[in-house]
Amino acid sequence: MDSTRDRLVFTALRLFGEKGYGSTSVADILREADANSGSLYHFFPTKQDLLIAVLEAYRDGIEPMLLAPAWEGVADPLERVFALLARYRQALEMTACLYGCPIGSLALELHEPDPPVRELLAINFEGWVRHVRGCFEGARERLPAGADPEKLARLTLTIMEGGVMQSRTYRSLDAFDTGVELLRDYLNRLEQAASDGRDPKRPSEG
Amino acid sequence: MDSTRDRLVFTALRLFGEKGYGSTSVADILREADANSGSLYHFFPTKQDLLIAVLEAYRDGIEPMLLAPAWEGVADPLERVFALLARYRQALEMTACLYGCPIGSLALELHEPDPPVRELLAINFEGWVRHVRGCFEGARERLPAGADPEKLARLTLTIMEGGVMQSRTYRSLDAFDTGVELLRDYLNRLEQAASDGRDPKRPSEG
DNA sequence: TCCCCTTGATTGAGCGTTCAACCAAGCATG
DNA sequence: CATGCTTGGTTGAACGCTCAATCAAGGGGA
Repeated sequence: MDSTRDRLVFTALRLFGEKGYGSTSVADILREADANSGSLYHFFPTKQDLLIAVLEAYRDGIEPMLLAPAWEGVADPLERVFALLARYRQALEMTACLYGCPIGSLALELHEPDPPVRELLAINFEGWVRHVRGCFEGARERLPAGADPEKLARLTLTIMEGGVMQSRTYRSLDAFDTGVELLRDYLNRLEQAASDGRDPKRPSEG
Repeated sequence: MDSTRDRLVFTALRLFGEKGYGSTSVADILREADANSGSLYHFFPTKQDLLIAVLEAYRDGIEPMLLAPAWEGVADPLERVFALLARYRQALEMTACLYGCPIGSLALELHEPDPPVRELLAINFEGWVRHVRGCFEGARERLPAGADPEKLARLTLTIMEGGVMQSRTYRSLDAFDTGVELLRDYLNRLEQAASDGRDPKRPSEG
């Protein structure tokens, strides 16, 4: 069914997420993927090239594997932001706060990653932000004119990653929940300001 | 002057921050601390026990090494929050976005740390939040009654950690700066709401 | 003498990686 | 049909090396 190559990539994807890159040995991957070292090194010159393939899989999976299920049946663009955050909360919850965002974990584990790896980590963040920015752009008329969708999306990622980090450390969802709660409060205040006319919705109006 | 033990701890502290725990070998530490393996294992049963000593050093250093210099000459409690964030920005800037918060890095590198390690990571976060909470408590009368100093401090840490993570990945301060900028906007709006009386300052007033 | 500390060679496990051999399917030639 | 070559993939033992950790021996102040 699955090709050996695919088995290796998705086993590595899972293990890198569970234990990190450094703590996952090639032998671990081979055992769980039921493959031999020769096969791995037939497809990937080094372990790092396997990591690159994993990061490419994440990049290509953002939309179909993460966003599509999270946003199914959620039309309101701002609610989509929180539906996505709820996905991460769910991941934490289901794993007793062990697994959070694998990209974030790799980003901090690999202190000085080789350029192609660092670039793919950045591309993954970038893709995430681009999609979430779309949500804020879809809610533009409800937000003050000065509110930058790009920056709001960036803040959302920042809060998600920071929250996951702490929740994993505390083994408690509190830190994550607090981040989401205050992000919601902030967005509510932005909406309120826009609708009150306190903060003009359009530059031309100010 | 410095005892061998201290040299080992502070060398390890530096190297763990620069390269991470897993990527720092005992041999690295011994070389840079100018010590021998026997000495290290005389004081610390395992490498992990050395990590614990490092985390204890961080814990004890938060106030004198981090906060005191950051807050010197800054009286306004809310400005202290941003003075602290500016410290982290400086660290990123001076290292070309390589080193951020060592606690955060360790927290994500060590996926399933042994209980004493995890606990010390949490204690370090906790100490940081406790001190920053003091800032928000000091500005209580300028904030709405519903604003929880603990949660605001938690959000500050969340944004700092998430921002550092991204800035390190992008090798650019943009993500960090955006987080700080929007936190400032949020706090401004809270202050505005409190002074407008839109959001009562005290529960008894509502 | 005793005890704390240091020395540094040594150990053995585990790591990423290599390699020669093997296999099955496809294809061309006779 | 048969034969032999090619291609793409698999096998798993073995390699060289680094790692954390050990230990017997020695040093020096009290």
